[in-house]
Amino acid sequence: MKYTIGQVAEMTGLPISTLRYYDREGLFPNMERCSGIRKFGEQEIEAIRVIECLKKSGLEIKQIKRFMAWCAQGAQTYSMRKALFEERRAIVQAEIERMNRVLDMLTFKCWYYEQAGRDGNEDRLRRLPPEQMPEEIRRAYENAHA
Amino acid sequence: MKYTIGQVAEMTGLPISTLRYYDREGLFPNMERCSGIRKFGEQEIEAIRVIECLKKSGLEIKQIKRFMAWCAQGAQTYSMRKALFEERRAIVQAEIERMNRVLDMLTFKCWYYEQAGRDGNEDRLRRLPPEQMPEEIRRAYENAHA
DNA sequence: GTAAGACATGAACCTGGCTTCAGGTCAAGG
DNA sequence: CCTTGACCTGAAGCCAGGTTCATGTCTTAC
Repeated sequence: MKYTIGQVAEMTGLPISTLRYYDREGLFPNMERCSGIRKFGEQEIEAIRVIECLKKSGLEIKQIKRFMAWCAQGAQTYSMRKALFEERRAIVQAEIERMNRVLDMLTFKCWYYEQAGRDGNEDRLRRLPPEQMPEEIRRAYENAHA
Repeated sequence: MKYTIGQVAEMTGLPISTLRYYDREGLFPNMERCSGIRKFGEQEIEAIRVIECLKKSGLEIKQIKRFMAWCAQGAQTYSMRKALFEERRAIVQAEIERMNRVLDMLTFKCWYYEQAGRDGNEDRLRRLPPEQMPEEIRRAYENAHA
């Protein structure tokens, strides 16, 4: 089953301009064309999923292009592709940990301003040592400031 | 305790140019100066932590500036600050969920290329229905493609 | 046959978040 | 004194990742 760029934009939610940009950057090295018109196949649809995934892992377009070139080269690049995914997995794991610390900071701040609004000022809060904060908030505070 | 820009750069790991840029953008509305030289106090150090946190939550510098202006305005802005942190918390929570799906995709791909390398080709893998994948991998695969 | 709508292209433009540059002030040390 | 090093400024530059623009081609519908 082959799709036009408009259909793919519809399916994926990506703007047409972005899909063309990706193509320009070499992210679909095997894409067919029919008298100039791009024909997206299953391979390209899966490529889009992988692009989204690698982008969120922090990889740049140029390096995603390199990966797509590996895919086009066949079996001799399996180990490089595997190594790339392993690297990205470690990076994403670390990023999730950082995001959890951000979340704890935000949780703490939500509580803080809740209290400040109640008190009408920050005097009590400024003098409050972590030991006297509610259990859950102290945990968040300490994790966020670690 | 007051610090110079160089000390703060040292302490936080941020380049001096970035700290000056933040100042230029109005992120330290109350910072003191001593004959032109910036004097970073506890307030600014905490502001830097908050900036990092809000940036990772996806907030733009302009909006962080607006938040810092609220802080400078005192007690009447507590509820706006609280609302901002609540909004960012929800966004970060959603982002962590997305990152977990990215992680599952990466885990699946690691397994996939491990197998492909072993087999020497992708023939078996391409025909493999999710039900026959190892439990953990199937979970990752299904979560990633949901 | 002609107008609309989806597709195509290359080049220029935009945005956010820094970074670099050219040039200047000031305090301390040799 | 004069050099070094840390600070200052405004303006310009840079990069990634798209987006927009001016034009043009093809198909289909009236």
